[in-house]
This record gives sequence, structure tokens and C-alpha cells, in this order.
Amino acid sequence: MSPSIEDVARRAGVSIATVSRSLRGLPDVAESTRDRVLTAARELDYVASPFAARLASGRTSTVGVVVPFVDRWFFAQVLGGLERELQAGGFDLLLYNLGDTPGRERFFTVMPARKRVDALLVASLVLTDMELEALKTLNCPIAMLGVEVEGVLCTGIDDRAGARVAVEHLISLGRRSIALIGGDTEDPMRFTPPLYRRDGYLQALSAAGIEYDPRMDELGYFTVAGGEQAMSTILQREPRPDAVFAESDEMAYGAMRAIRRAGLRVPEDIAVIGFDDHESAELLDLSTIRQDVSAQAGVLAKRLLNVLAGETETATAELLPTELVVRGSTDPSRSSY
Amino acid sequence: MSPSIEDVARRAGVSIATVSRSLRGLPDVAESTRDRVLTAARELDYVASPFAARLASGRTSTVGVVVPFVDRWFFAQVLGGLERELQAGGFDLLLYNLGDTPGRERFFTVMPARKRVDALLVASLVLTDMELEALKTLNCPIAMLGVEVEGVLCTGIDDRAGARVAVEHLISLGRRSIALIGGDTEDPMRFTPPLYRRDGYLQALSAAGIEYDPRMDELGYFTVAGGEQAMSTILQREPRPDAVFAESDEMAYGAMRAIRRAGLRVPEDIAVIGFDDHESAELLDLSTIRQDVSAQAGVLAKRLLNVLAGETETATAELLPTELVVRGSTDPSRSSY
DNA sequence: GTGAAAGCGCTAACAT
DNA sequence: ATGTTAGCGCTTTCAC
Repeated sequence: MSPSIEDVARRAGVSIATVSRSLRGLPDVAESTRDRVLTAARELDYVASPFAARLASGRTSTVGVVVPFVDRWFFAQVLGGLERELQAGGFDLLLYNLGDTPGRERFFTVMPARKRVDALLVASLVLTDMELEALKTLNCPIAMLGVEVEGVLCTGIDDRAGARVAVEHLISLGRRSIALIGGDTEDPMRFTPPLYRRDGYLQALSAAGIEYDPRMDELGYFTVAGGEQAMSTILQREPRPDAVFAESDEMAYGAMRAIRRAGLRVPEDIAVIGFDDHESAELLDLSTIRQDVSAQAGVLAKRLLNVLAGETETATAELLPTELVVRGSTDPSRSSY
Repeated sequence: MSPSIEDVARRAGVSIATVSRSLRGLPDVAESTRDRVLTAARELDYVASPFAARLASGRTSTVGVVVPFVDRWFFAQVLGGLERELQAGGFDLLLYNLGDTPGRERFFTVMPARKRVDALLVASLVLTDMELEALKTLNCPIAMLGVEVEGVLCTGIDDRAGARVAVEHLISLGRRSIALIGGDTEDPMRFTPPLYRRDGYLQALSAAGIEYDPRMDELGYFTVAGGEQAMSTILQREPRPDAVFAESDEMAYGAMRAIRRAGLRVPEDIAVIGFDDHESAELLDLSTIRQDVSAQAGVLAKRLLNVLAGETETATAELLPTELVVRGSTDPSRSSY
């Protein structure tokens, strides 16, 4: 067996309480005593049993992280940012990947995180009232990435402003006939980006005195294939747009493909801009709105740890900046080919 | 406070030992007794405290997962596959993301997984002897994805065979002058794919009676930029290849870019094939060797759980199949444009 | 088939 | 500043 706190106590010639205090850096321990304990612990290669500590203290030093899909770019970024902060704060990261709708239901009914976490971090999931209720029974702080909910810690970006900047960029290039490829605003999942990004698009148009044209507005469902489909549909109609704002890079990829298949050129005939600055955006020479997902996750984790440390948070939502990245899909002089 | 095992025992009119046995599905409990206990537990909405159970039993029901970078496609896939199996097996997944070299060192010296996991799963990391030694002090089963080590569970693919198939495909198209863009076989990290994939390339050439030409062989460092650089270098030399095998899709993207920038056409002038079937490979119309990373991870997790369940594994390494995916970068008739 | 009781290895309240 | 002690909520051995 590995050494227990008693072994350390014996070796250091103190009680187990003193060992506990010394090792956890609590006050009211004489410097010399602490040194003796630390030395003894090192010599024995002692590590406290986290489970015994958790049982005794009631704290788990663990944060549960809930993501809809780990294997998507966005959520992988999230996980990276979270892991860094949590590790640094001495917290374990327990991963819950919902995967699909049955998986999602299972999570919210079985509640596998019960009695295992000090806090829960939910990434970009818009929860139903029932789901939110379920989480609240965990009786622990909840933080959400990118989704504002009353009484819940939130970090994200200003999707509306980002979309506005994207469309303003197109307008500044002299484009006036700007299509929109977006997500379903009526989707029962109620992802927020489609709502806000569309809003920014409309704001930018109206600020430039351009009238919104429903013939230029198609659903791309946040996938490459959807974006391609949407663009094809738009291209079959009159008038032809001279630019497209896609609410995600994936949809923008699809749109570019549809445009080229139609024998048109990007950006000469139609300029394309996306949103996210996905890894492959540079590769495909796509102009876009960059957001630092990992940073958002990091900030959120840090705030959550502060709350766990007892600090009272004032703000509930914190927004990080986005940045326009101009590439060849809107500006031919920047083209990498 | 949430109900404890005593509350359940009281309500069911049995002892806590019986509650424990009933809830865990152990034998030697009368059917009627078990029913009473299950009912009581349900009525109280009881869930056992995992930490108390772990402290008492010494088992953690947790598997530690070590990845070099969560935010890369490959490892995100791995995580998805692992989470599914572990969750299904009732195990918690504790995530350790190394991130960089200091992070790696920290992990292997601090050993944050100590006393927290029943087993460790390491994804595609070739460990130094010291690192392996460190892991062994955890005294628990170890499984590695894609890396064969004596006495360690392993699942992966046959990189050599995959590479051979890729190059054979190029040869079957009538190409004879086939360049290689790969990883550094001398890299101190000693990733295995560069070694094996290069080997497969050489085997295929030699089987076809084609002589290896070092002027056609450049390092691409498994990045897009590296692939582009390597291809440019090769294109500056004589003779010009009529095909390229890149050891990863990313490097293939870079190669395609370099080829087009040089005013040449893919695949007419130079056919390009990659490896992995990265998400964006289809988008970029890249022929490649598909591997199902998530399945590899799933299989490995399952095998690990079997070992934890006491079954003795016979085989140490298990290889999953790869598949040639032909797209427009080698076959113009399949081009999506 | 069921129960009593001794831990598991810590933390925290209280005493000194 | 340090020690004593009573839990934390289970599992497991050993009786019965």
C-alpha cells in the first residue's frame, strides 16, 4: 500500500491534523513544522487520497464539463481552454459528451454528474426549461459558454456585432446585394448564434440603407452541404447577389463550392465571408470573423473557479472581442493563389 | 443533505449491507428484498456517493485519458470514441491534456492521475523510457492508441499497409514518378506514423519496380505550411513528379496549394493523395486513406474495460482496417468541381 | 439471505 | 501552534 497520512505524521513526529494543515498550506503552522512535514511527505512520496479528502470535506475539486459533441472543432477548442484553467486551479475535469439526442436525454435524466462535481460547465447548449431544472437539482454553480441564462455565469462573444462587421466589410467593398446563409432561427434547440448573427446582418444592411431581400436569404443548417444547397438555391433566382455572408465558415465553404460550380468566381463575381475562423478558413482563403473559443472557455473557467473560491461575481455575462480577418474570398489582392 | 444509504436501509427495513448489495446487483439477495430496496432508493431519489464507495472499495471507476492536444482533429475523435465506451461501462473519464512540452513534463513528474484512476489510456504518444517508468508507478493497466509497447494494451491501424495502398493507387493511375512528403523519422518524439508510412511508400515503389529518388522526398512536418514548403522545394527540382503521397491530409493540402501556385493542375499534372480522411478532405476533394479514429478509440476502451473486469487479454496489439477513398485529387472524373 | 461492525484515509471542530 | 476525535458514506468480512 502507498503511505497514508499517518505514516507521514509518524515520520515528521506530529499529528495527522498538522500534516493535513501543512500539506494544504493552511495557516497556523510553524514554519519549521511545515518543513518537517513537507520533507517527510517527499521522502515517503506521499500523495493524499483525493477520495478520502472529498468524502471528509464534501468538496470534490472536480468540474463537470458538458459538450454536445467533442469531435467538432468548436468544442475541442472549448475543452482545450477549460482543461488548461481547471488543471491550473487544481480541479479535475470530468467529461460528459452528449453525442446525440438519446445521449442528451440520458444525461439529463440519469444525471451522472450527481455527487461528483463542485460545478458544471455547459458548452453552447441552449437548454430546455426542464433540462435547466434538472441541472439546478445538482445544487452547484453552473456556467454556460455562449448562452445567457438568468442566474448562470456566462462568457461568449457578441455575435451581433461580429455579424455586423462582416456585412459592413462586404459593403465597404462596394457590394450592395448581399445574401445571407444562416441557421434555423425556429429550431427547437434554439442555438443563439443564428438569431444574433442574422440580427447583425439586418442591422448592417439597414445602416447602409440597403433593403432586406428575402430571395437572398436561405437556410444552410450550419453544415457544408447545407451551405452549398442554400447557395445553389439563391443562384437560381434573380437577381444574383454580389456577396454572401454565411453565419459559419462551414456554410461559407459550401457556398464557395456552389459558386464555383456555377462557373462564377470568388470574389470577383461573388464575395464570401464566414464566421468563426475555423482552422481551415485560412487554407480555403476564406475571409471571416475570428473568435478565440479557447480564450472564452478559459475566461469562463477562471470565473467559475473564482465563484467556487467564494468570490461573489458581479457580472453574469462577459463578452470577448471578435476580429475581422480579410482573405482572398472577399479581397482578390489577398488571395493566396 | 441528500439521502444516505442509511435512509434507504431504514425505509426498506433492512441493513445498509443489504442495501449496498442490492443496489450493486450482487448475488445472495432475495428477489423480494432487492425490490423493496430498489423501491426505497427510487422513492428517496438516492444515488450512492461515488467517493465514499471509492474510499471503501479502493476502486475508482475512473479512467484517465492522456492526450497531447485536445484541440486537434485526431484527438478530438479519440476522445469521442473513448467517452462513449467509458460512459457505457460506468466509468468516469478524467481528461489530461498535455498541451506542450512543459505541460508534458509536468504531467510525468507531478503525476496528477495518482490515486485517481483505475487505468490510464494514452493517445498516440510515443513515451520515453522515463515516462513509461513513471506511468508504471501508477500500478494500473495502461492502454495506448496507435503505439505498440511491450506489456501495454494497444489498438491502432496498419500504417504501413495504408501507405502502400495509397501509393499503389497512384501507380495504378499510371504515375511512376511519385514524391513523398512526410514527417521527420528522426524526431525525438518518435511518432510512429512517419516511420511506418514511409516504409509503406518504399515497399509499394519497390514492388512496382520503381526506384526511390531522394530528390522526391521532403519533410512536411505534418502541417499544411510544411507540406506546401516541401512541395515547392520538390517542384524546383528536376524531374518533376507526376504524383505525391503525403503522409497526412494536412500536408496534402499544402502540397495542392503549392502545385496550383506553380500553375500546375491537380490531378492532371500531379496527382495528390493524403492520409487520414480528415473532415475537410472531402471538401478539398482530396483522395486519401481513411481511418476510423473514433472506432479505434472505442475498441481500445472496450478492451481496457475488459481487463479491468478481470478478463485476461491475449493479444496485446489489435489493428483496425483502413480504406482507400478516391476523390478528384487523383481521379479527375471524380472531381466535385 | 441478512446484519453487525470494522475500516477506507482523510477533514474539521474543538480542546489545549 | 498543535493534538484529539468524531465523522464523511460507503464496502467488506465475518457471524448468524
